[in-house]
Amino acid sequence: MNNVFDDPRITAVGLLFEVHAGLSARFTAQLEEHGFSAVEFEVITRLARSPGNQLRMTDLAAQTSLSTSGVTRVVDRMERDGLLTRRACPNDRRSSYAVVTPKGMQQLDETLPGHLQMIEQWFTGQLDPKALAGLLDGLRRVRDAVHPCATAGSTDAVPEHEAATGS
Amino acid sequence: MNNVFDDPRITAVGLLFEVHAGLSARFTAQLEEHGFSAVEFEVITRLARSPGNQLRMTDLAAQTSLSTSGVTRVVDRMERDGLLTRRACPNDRRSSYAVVTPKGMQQLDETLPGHLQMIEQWFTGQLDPKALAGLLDGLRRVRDAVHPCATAGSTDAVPEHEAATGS
DNA sequence: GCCCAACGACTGCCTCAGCAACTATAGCGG
DNA sequence: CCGCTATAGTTGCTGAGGCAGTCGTTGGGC
Repeated sequence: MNNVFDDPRITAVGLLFEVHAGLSARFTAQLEEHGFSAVEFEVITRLARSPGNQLRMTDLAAQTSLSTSGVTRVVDRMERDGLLTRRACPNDRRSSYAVVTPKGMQQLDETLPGHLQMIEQWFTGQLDPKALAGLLDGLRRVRDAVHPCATAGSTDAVPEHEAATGS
Repeated sequence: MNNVFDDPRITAVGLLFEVHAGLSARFTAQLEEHGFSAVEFEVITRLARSPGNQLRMTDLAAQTSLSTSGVTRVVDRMERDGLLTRRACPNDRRSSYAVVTPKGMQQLDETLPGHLQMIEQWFTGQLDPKALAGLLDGLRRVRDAVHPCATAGSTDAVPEHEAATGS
């Protein structure tokens, strides 16, 4: 196997992708204990951190990994489950808001502490503060380079510039 | 927004996931120029680095992000496209090997240089060697913790213990 | 005020992938 | 040798999500 597949660049991406996959799996398991899929958690997180716990469908799509049609369907499901509601936009009748319901907020509140604990247990807690800071700094630099137009704006959201993918 | 969503743990995962998403998007774009989907590239890479350019279906599933039925269908498609062939296992008639065809090897060879270049451009090349080493070291420690039973074995594959996810 | 291009949301159709059920084979116990 | 269980691979069914097309709405040009 003394070939191209041992290239350090390959192992580097391999490492990054393995970490992502591993963390995703852990998080997904914990989220589903609380009735969320990964996408649903990302959606409700994005909404909950926005002013009024709401976002227009398009802005929600821009902030998540979904297309607008994907957002339509996720919101469909979550509305059916009572976690979200659609609300007409008063000054643009084309738009509609997705709003987190009290039930949605409650379910999110029940989920978050455990989620933070999972992050601590499997990710941030694995490294001493100095190493973690270095890791995050490296990631930040790669992120800035690869930036897929992150933190896409909404009407007036994105109060801070450090975007954080919920799940 | 002075709430839980500014927790440094949240921003840490957010960063990691954003980097993954960004790199995935770049890689996918380049791979599709050469006729590969991300999964197909992962599959053919895993095969090409294995002895005889082949693996049993089950072992292939273990090394990728796919279930066995998923592997069946990807191999179906790639066989239809002439990149892979199925070969019966001589000493176990339940098993079959997926083997890379010459056409598959050629297409892979045409793809790899550009792929390595993409990695360099968007990931490893963004950091000076010292910072990169630190980043990889941190990732490695998290990987070891979260280890989703990585580097699952095949008949006699996995000659080195540093697993590298292809795409 | 009218027209038309742009935009927001939704729907039809498609592909992909997982789960569970099924078939064929292997290997073990008696 | 017979049967029983485990394993390898495939297939039916399902849900998720993207693309492209549609419909209603908006806003700018005139």
